[in-house]
Amino acid sequence: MHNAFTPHTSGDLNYLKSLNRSTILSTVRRSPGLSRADIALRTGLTKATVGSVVQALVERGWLREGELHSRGGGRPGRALYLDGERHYMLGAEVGVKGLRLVACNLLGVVLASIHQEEPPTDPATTAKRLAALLVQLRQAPGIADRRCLGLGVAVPGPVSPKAPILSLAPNLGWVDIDFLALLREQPDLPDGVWLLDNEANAAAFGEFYFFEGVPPESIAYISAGSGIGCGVVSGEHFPLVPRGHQGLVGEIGHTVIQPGGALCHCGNHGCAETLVSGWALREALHVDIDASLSHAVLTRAEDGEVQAVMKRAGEALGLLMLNLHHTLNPSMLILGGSLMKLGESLTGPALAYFGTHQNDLLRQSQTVPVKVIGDSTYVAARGAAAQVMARAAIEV
Amino acid sequence: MHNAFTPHTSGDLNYLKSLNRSTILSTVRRSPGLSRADIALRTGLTKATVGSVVQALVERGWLREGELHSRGGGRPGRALYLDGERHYMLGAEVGVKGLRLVACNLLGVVLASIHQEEPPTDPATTAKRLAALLVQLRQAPGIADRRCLGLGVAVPGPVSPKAPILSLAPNLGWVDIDFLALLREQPDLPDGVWLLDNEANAAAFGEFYFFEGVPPESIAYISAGSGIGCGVVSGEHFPLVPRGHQGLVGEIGHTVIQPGGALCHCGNHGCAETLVSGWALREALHVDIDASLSHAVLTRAEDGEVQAVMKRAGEALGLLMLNLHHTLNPSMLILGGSLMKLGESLTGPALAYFGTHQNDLLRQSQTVPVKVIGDSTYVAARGAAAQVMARAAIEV
DNA sequence: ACACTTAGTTAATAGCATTTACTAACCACT
DNA sequence: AGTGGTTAGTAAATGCTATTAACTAAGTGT
Repeated sequence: MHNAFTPHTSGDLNYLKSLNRSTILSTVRRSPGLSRADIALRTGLTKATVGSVVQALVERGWLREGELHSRGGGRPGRALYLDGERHYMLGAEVGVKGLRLVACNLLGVVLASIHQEEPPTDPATTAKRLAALLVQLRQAPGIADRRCLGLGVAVPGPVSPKAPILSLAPNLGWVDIDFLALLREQPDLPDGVWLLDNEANAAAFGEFYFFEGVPPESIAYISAGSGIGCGVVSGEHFPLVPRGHQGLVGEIGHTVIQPGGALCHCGNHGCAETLVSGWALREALHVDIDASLSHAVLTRAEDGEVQAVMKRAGEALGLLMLNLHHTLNPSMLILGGSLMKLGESLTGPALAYFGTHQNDLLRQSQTVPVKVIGDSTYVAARGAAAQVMARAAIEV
Repeated sequence: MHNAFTPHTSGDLNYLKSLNRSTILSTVRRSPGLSRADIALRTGLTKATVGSVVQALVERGWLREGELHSRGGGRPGRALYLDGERHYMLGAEVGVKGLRLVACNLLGVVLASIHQEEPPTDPATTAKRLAALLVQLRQAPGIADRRCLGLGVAVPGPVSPKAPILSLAPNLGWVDIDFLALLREQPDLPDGVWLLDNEANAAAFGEFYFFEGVPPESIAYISAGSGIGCGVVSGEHFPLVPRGHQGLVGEIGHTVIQPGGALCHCGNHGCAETLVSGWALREALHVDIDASLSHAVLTRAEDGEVQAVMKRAGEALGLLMLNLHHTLNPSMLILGGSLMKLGESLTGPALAYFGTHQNDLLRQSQTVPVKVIGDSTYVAARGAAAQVMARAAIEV
């Protein structure tokens, strides 16, 4: 059971308890500072139930009591917050360009991180390398005395929905890798929940789970890097990431948006990745594989050819966003991935295209909010950690 | 609460009970003839729980006991089946071309149907017309003595996920219609569950819920008619239809697959509907709005121009199927809608394109099975009835 | 000082699934 | 025919859960 939320089908009393515990936790996560009475009101649970569950969660270090807030007459309620002091989750991303690791607390705050810019080689060696870094990370100040809830790993390719196995990582040349099994062979790693997920899914989950501000109803996170993928999340108390039959949900890089267009490495013509992706841009701009794409683009920003290429890529991204809106209809779009370092030159045309071509299917013409994450170095790693927390909250 | 399954967030003991009841019912639905012991084994519930729930379901007319089946030594189990004799659900489709109504039993068998080929006018008049037909349908032989579980209505446009309201039906000129409220004003309609859903969603749900044969893990139902839409369903015991923020999930007709292509009525260029839809084909083939499109196509099948148009449309459909596969990744695709009456001339190129362009993203190159429904007259109406059953099963 | 209001806890209660022990029904072998 | 073995299903008790109802706690306003 590798997903954060594989919905239970049948239930005993234990299940009911964990359901309510998770609900209460997520209510506090989404609205910090609520009192027990507020929670009871919002969830429909009784004061007694909320009281006993909260008590257990405070004792176990998931929740902490805060200040009193009096609202008019009556006894003031005691504010409740997620306790950021007693637990942490490990999250790691095995990226095409290197390894990223974070340890973060229940609030999503990154307590420590490691970023090692060196491409993975084979799976076993990479597992060994990652394990060593994890051990190092766990020794960071202020972490050692906390309890570890588990480890989430994000990988650059589809993960089978049936088992935590990386089906394919085209940019690493890996096929059907049981990466967690390789990790388990390494010494000194923590117990707890272990999860494996696709990079875009993990990132999407994290951005949804730890969203700052009014939580959106659902999001689609577009990860534009070497390739282009997308993760979708929705669900108030139990955020769900649809994965599909083979874990291909959101593989929008290979949706065809220009029939008869350029040849993609997948064999088809006119895939989105032929227009907007790291390798497509490198090719179009004659940037070497080792050179920095963003450096090249930003220094040659005035160059007419560069502008044309970026406009074309940006508009392709905008078109992808539109198609996504009409297929998955999230309430918010988030743009991330290494390509976002290219800044306005890419996001400008994308947002312009998306804004001007949003059709008036529904009169209300609500524009879909778009959030751009400029530096998404640790987004996927933190998202993997978020999935660990969500899963651990069910078990406690 | 208009969806068949709005997931509960917090639970009392009642919820637990209905969860298990639904699980047991869906186990029998998907595998008719199981014994109590089989169900206990599959669901993880204990024999005692299954026994008591089954007893209640038999008493209420949801399940019936069948033959004994002995497997080797030991007392033989008693086969269980959904009881097709004691209940029925009403399903109706308000289509662009007319009204379709069905009454079907718990097995999905259509007990009676009415098809009135006359386009709807305004919402109130249509509600009145539909209500009269519903009254008529309920008087059909073999129906009057059953209990009605409720009524589901399918409409040709997106339904708000927040409330059972038809947001927009472009082909009817209806905007923000509370159709169920209009229906409720009519006399002699049954109590029970009342639901409203988009036509493609309802059809998808029905095809999934009452699937004949080994049930697929998830399906996408592409509805190609005047416009082109799509419904998605997945979930073993609790089939879920994602609707998205505004109920636009699956509005693939307005995904752009030919940038700079023909102008769509939505204002954009190159939408899928400009290539494959009833009105696009009529335009391309100069078929009058009142004339039969399928008649024109089938009689002029040898015509080179017709073949070219159909090939282009079919390939666009195939491309849509591919993009859907990479975005939603269902384990099965179902093609339906009035356009399927055009037969091979459309599905031929579509299936050929889909088959030859399926890329080898995952080595296993499992081809996605495609099922074509030639006559989908009552598919949406029956699907709406299926949603009623699913909802009623939770409450019983 | 008092009534009033809201927050939160406690003890009793009802409902659920489970456990354990039982009965029911069939097979195979003697 | 009889007996032991095996599986299906039921019944009574047990333990856990959330709810109800009654309570205490802690503030405000008059």
